[in-house]
Amino acid sequence: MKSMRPLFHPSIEDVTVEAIMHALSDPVRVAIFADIAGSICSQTCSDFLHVSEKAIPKSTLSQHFKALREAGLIRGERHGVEMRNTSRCAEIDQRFPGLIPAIVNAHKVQLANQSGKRKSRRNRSAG
Amino acid sequence: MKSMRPLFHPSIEDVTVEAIMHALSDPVRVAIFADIAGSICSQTCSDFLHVSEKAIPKSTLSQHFKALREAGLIRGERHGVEMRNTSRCAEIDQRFPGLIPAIVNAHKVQLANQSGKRKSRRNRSAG
DNA sequence: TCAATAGTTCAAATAATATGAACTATTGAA
DNA sequence: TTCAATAGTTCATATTATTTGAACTATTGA
Repeated sequence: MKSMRPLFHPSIEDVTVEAIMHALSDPVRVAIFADIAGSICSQTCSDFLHVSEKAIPKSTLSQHFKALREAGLIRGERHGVEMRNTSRCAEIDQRFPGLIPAIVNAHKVQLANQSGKRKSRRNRSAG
Repeated sequence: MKSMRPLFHPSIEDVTVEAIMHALSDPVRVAIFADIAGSICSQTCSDFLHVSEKAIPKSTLSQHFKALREAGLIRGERHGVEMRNTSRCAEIDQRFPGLIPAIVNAHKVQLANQSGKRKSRRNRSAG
């Protein structure tokens, strides 16, 4: 019987801008991170099985969480059978001031614009 | 004889956060972009052949510039035999306020910390 | 016309990502 | 205890993206 490796979390001084950028260059991962970062309480991995249009396989979801963890963006703690994920925003903001808020905000702007575009397309085709 | 496609530049409303994140998740590309964004005059592609430790093949460099262009981060204009690259910071900042400055600043912080680490390592091993 | 220079494109090698299937680990109930 | 259920990980492989040398286009100046 082979045991499982413990979860890896980089210490804050090993966190790089490139790793953060890469982790947040995937639409599923930004969505997950924005949600975790914007929430007061922790979220489990499987809370996000349906964050995208189509259901995400849980092996894929596991890799996404690994990417976010190893980029230093979130912290994951096993509690019983589930994993509790929280953001490391405070730490990161100390090292890279303003970076995370700017990205999360840009993401919000984009979502708002997208829904705006959808609405006006609907209106044009209806008019 | 086959002619070359003209350069593609997305219009600003088609620029996405994900594409920006992805383009700036590569160390060579952030270095190039930070340089172009921080400079008053345009830069050619081959100005960056030695931006990394080892020389970058020009085909690779060409792909990096394509990635930056197609993410909407820079504008490239052919002038005679060379290409003049300028940043699209102003446009992007209007669409995603604060995003680019935060990333460029984080990059600077990281470079400063890295050289600090190198110095203290040198001091420790010398002491 | 031709060599030199700047950059692009193509094709093939290499690396990264996604995912089904099999696994570990924990819980709670019988 | 034993067992089924649940949450997540790992592995192997299929798919996709990136890198790069070689061949190309395009422009200039001699």
